[in-house]
Amino acid sequence: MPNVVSTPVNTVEDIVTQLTEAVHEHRIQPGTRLREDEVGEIFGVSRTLVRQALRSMAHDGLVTIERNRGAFVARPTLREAREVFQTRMLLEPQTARAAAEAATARDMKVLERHIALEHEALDRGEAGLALKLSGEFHLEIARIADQKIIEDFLHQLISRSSLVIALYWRRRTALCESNAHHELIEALRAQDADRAEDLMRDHLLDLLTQLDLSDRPTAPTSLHDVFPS
Amino acid sequence: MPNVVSTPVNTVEDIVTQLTEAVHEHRIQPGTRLREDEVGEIFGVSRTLVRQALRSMAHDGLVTIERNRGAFVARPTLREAREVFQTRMLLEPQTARAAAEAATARDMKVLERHIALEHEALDRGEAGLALKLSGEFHLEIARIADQKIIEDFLHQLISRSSLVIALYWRRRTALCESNAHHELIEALRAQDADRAEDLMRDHLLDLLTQLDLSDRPTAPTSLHDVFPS
DNA sequence: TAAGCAAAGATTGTATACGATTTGAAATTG
DNA sequence: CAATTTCAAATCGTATACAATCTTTGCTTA
Repeated sequence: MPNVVSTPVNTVEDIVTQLTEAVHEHRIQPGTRLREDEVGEIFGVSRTLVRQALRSMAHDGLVTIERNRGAFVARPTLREAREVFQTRMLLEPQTARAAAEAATARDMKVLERHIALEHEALDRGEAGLALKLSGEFHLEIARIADQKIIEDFLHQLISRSSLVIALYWRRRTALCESNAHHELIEALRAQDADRAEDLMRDHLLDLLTQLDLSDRPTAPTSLHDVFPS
Repeated sequence: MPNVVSTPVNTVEDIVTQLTEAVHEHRIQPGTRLREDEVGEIFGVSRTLVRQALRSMAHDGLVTIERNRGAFVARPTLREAREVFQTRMLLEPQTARAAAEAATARDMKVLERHIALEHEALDRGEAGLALKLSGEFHLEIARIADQKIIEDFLHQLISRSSLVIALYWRRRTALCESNAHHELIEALRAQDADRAEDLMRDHLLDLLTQLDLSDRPTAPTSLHDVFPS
């Protein structure tokens, strides 16, 4: 649970992973500025690596870079929010179908473990962690389907989804979508491709309808609160 | 027609654009090594910017970076080749539909101009240029549909398609797919969404079936041949 | 007092320097 | 003579230094 950076990380990937996790768990709000010096100090590396990491995240739509002004955690517009879920609805149902046809017993174990962790997190009140795990559940299905390119795209879409949920989610208290995930697991275990495809489509549609239309700016958080040194 | 870099480029984007164009036009073969010093010398910038550009292209799947070994123009496997077109078939038909519903007279002009340029290039025997324009035709449809995220994904997929075609295209002489594009334009002009969707699906399927299954390694070209200083 | 302006400080953009790793060829050895 | 080792050259990885740009603050002026 790397809330604090104990050992100074080395690679660009480490920085990307940790920052991305923090965004996925809503420990960093959309709009938060990411100063290169600050990030570099936190992770114990020079600006060179930080810049690479930030550019990488920008490519995934997680960060916005303004020339000579710096990097900020992205704030998707409502329009982008809809596009994210529309695109997911184009990709994920077919992926769920392929996963149903390919899933092994080992795969099912991994998925069930994911759900268990998600429940635990919810019980402990760690909504951010639960959200991150929920995203990883979807990603795991793409991995089971063994579709690398779609998996890569989905990674980007789920990242953006986290931002969208941070900005436009209606009721923060109950994100009790785990039931949909349970049903999906059942369909996958039964190798019922049709049902898996339908369930995934319904699930995404359900998520989409739970987004709020009204703009609601959120206050950026301080980086040092999230990564205390 | 920037075959030669006349004015030394400035931004990372310039480098990415020029290198990407060269790959799209098959002036650089898959597998070609991209040494940082060499690229930097060609574009008149330091390795700093070259590295950023190469990482950016790696994110699009156009370049493979091996740690401590350098960057190479990617060589998609047969499996990746199939995935590229399968994913395009998930995204582009719906995009063609949306484009048919949104296309204006101005949009049609742009598309027709694209086809005209493509024909010209073919007449002059510049198959590479024609291929690049063909890709841009597909991208333009996503732009007309006004779907930013899908446009971004499609950009990556079309880049990879260029590599796939360089590696696995069956008959190099005749890529006479312009007829499919003509039909598509007609459907878009008639705002016939159903037909546009079907035509796009058929078109992609047709492309997919024209790929060769047998591996055929190609000889990497020298960078200096492509960008003579 | 409010608006405009100027200079200092903060931050990003790019190049360069130096260390680490790989590569390839010459030298050595069995 | 083939296989191996060693060493130098080439190349990448990261940090640092300096330049360009933006931001903020304090001063001036109407």
